[in-house]
Amino acid sequence: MRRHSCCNKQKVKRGLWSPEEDEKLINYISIHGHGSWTSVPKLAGLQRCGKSCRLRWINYLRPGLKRGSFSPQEAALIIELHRILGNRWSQIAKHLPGRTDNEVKNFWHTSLKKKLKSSHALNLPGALATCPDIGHPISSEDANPNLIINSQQDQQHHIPTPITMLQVDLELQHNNCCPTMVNFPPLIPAVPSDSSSYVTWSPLVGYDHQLGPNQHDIGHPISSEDANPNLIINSQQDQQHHIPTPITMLQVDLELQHNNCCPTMVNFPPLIPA
DNA sequence: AAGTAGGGCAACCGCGTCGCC
DNA sequence: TGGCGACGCGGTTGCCCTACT
Repeated sequence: MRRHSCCNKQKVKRGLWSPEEDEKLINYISIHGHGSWTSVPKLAGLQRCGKSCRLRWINYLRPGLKRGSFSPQEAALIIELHRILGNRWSQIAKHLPGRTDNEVKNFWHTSLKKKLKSSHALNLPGALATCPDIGHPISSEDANPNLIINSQQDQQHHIPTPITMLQVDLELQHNNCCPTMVNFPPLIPAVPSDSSSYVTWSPLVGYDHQLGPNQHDIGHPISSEDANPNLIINSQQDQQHHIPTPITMLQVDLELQHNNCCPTMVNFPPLIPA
């Protein structure tokens, strides 16, 4: 098999990184920054190629990485973002502070995909089963005109536009006592006139997602730094269409278990009437 | 206790894109 | 404008651990 160009030039070590190598890389980057990755291994005294150093740093050594298993709200967010973005793991990972694209990708392939498939097989209402097109973004027929794609590349990839509002405030997770709000639309094709008959979509099986009729739109818009530039959400359209305020909502109250903190909300506004 | 299968995850590979010359 | 190198990304591989037989 052909070796990558940057690895041809010198005899490079491959495979798992030793603690000594990690330490060398950390020490070098913490002092000098990575600069050009191709020069990092030489300057840091490592028998690795630049790509390997970059990967190790980004996926494992970089400060601020969140280790450990994914929380239910993170899983819910990944599922929904995957519906929107498809296998664009780097884009998905940007909405998950402390997570890398590799981590998200592995989690999807090892855990979420499996759960989604099993739920789909069981045809569980209001559960993971309602996520169609596992492994693929939803089709353009399901597109929601409220979501504007401003990248030509995205248009070429037929990025679906299913949502009226995606509000993620994950920055608040860094504070000890603030809710994490994730507003997703219900993944149903039509909205009945009777708001009481809304189908609740929940990516997580077994959580209480029945909330009061006035609990809606309580999330916070994502910051410009964290926002996916490809997603422009037109939340005004809800008002223009006089969408009834009762919102299907998934309330995940797991933060309380961990730190006696505020509940985490995953909030699904209704679809825009066709 | 030994062998095997499966899952999880770190790391590698190849390709596309971008910037520089 | 074309070539080249660097970087970033997604797909894939392979190792290690654990559960099962």
